[in-house]
Amino acid sequence: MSTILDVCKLAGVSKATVSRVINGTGQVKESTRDNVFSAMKELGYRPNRLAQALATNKTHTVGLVVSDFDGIHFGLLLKQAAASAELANKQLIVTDGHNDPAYEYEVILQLEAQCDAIVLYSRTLTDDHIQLLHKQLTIPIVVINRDLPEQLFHSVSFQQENAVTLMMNHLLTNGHKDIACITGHMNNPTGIARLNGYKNALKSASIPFQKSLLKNGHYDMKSGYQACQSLLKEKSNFTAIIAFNDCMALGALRALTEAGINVPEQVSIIGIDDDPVSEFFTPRLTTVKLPIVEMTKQAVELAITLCDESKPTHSYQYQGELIQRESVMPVKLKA
Amino acid sequence: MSTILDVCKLAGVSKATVSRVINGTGQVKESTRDNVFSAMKELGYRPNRLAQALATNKTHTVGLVVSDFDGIHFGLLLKQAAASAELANKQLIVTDGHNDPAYEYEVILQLEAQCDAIVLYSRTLTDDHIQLLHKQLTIPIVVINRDLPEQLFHSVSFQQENAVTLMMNHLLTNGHKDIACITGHMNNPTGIARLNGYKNALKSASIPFQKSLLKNGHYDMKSGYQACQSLLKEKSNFTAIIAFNDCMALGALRALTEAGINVPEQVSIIGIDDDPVSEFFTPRLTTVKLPIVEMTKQAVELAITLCDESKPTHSYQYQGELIQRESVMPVKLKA
DNA sequence: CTGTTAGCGCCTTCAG
DNA sequence: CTGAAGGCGCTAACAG
Repeated sequence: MSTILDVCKLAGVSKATVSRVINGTGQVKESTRDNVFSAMKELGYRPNRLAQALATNKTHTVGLVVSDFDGIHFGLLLKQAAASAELANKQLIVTDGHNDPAYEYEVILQLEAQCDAIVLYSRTLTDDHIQLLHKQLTIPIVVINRDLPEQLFHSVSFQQENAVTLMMNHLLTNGHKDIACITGHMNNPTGIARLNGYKNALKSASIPFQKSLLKNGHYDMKSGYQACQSLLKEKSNFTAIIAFNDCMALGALRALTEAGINVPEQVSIIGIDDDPVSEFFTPRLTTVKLPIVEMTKQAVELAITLCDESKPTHSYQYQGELIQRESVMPVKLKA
Repeated sequence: MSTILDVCKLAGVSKATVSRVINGTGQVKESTRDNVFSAMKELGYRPNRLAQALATNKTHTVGLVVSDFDGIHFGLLLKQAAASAELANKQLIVTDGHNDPAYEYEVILQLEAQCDAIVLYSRTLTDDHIQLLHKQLTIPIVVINRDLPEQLFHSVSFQQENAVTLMMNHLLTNGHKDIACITGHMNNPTGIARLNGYKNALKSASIPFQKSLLKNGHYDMKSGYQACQSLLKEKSNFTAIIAFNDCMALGALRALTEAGINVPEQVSIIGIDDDPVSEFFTPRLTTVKLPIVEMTKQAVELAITLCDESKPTHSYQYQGELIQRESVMPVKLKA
């Protein structure tokens, strides 16, 4: 790997001049610029970004931290983040926190010297942790999926409870009253908000909440499958299932299918996310779209803006949207 | 962000001493070490990794480059890579090449100063490009999924053709002769090797290759769906479909289901990957497992080893394994 | 227009 | 056991 000095020698100029042509700063005579360029090309020279960063205190990279590399919206999120970053000519450095809050916290602090801004999509850190981070960090941080009443940091959030309300209303409108619910982890704001959505919708419809219809899942297909099986084993009475994401809804669908129960004729199912796979199952899954791509775009673009200029903290809010497909139908009246 | 100088002042020692306690090198009196530590803690000091890297020419990070963030095995690969890296106390920096060979090439070169080793999972770069890279790079590179006859670089590969042979034999054993094939991109070694597997299996069974039974896909569900629809529209005669990955197989399954064709009673389907979603479809998809997790582990661990010591290039080979589920059954004789 | 001179934050001989 | 000094590769005033 050749350095700037090699270029200097070959082109017969000083470091300053080479630096000028690298960065397009200052005035350089065209002939010497050409000289420098050809020297660079001949050597296959590439400026060392670490050295550049150290000298300028600018890394031109944004850090993306997720709690886990198999999180729910992981793929779409990364893809969009990469696209947005490249568009702005920024490097993207991606890290996961192994689902461990302490580790994740440390990772973010470590990143401080390596990025100009951070985008965080955490499901392990508490709101308090995030606030602490925000104060401690000298670089801006944009938080996805956290929605604090006071706007203490930049955030891009999704109205979780409202999304569940949408789902419930769709079911209620179709005459369902016995609605089972497969939740996600209940140790973070997302799970809690969604559960509130479920309970409040029930309350609004004057339907008593039944603990036996509530099952815990972990956002993956298998846990949706298992949750549904336990619902079945307990012979609970339900005409519909709402799951806190599409994967679990799909897992439940599988369990129902195995048990010889028809969806949606006998039981309706609705999920949330609009996962790309959802429309390839039979029946095609009805769901509420979570605009993760748009949210990611917003977050990364905001982070990139914040690399160069500061802005007052603001919360960008997104909402769900019902996508009607084939897994929900009006409840059949019992004979 | 405090620097080493701040610690020096607070602890009343020189940079050298602080550096020693940071790195645990050299001898430091216990009392002064404690002093330094408490100064660091008080300041919330964290060594600047960029500066460390510049000074030592060691980054303690390995770079992972994939062609695209929605590549096939993307999630599992990242998750395992992150786990392996953390285990070895290395940072992982992940980048994608936006499916553009030139961009990807450039990205890798750029990474040279930022990592101690690179793991590459490319589907856009040619073997020649990779060789060129290997020669140009001063850091080691481990290539996943390329298998050159001569071992010109470190690689972890999968016997693509053999995997397809497994799939075909399973179908042939079940009496299928009219076997449609949904391929992936044909501009890279993987696609070519797999197609060879298909054609050679046909030849071994003395079944003529029919161009009309061959459809191109792009490894996603939608393209599998479309390929199957076009097969159907052309009224091709087939009793089985082999797809070059599970996603496309699942897309084809959907197309068949929509057309009122029973799987596997009327048409058998087999995929490759053993994608986690495959066993949640109905029928559960028969497939050949591609051990991407094991391969990734091998590749990253190798890369980490190469950070500190050089080794002669070697190719680690992996094979597929048939996973029989429910989407294949013996062909029915025509009435 | 170009070169000289200091750093960026850290590590690492080499003396003491 | 500790400090002073130089350097990693690059940028950024400041002269000229």
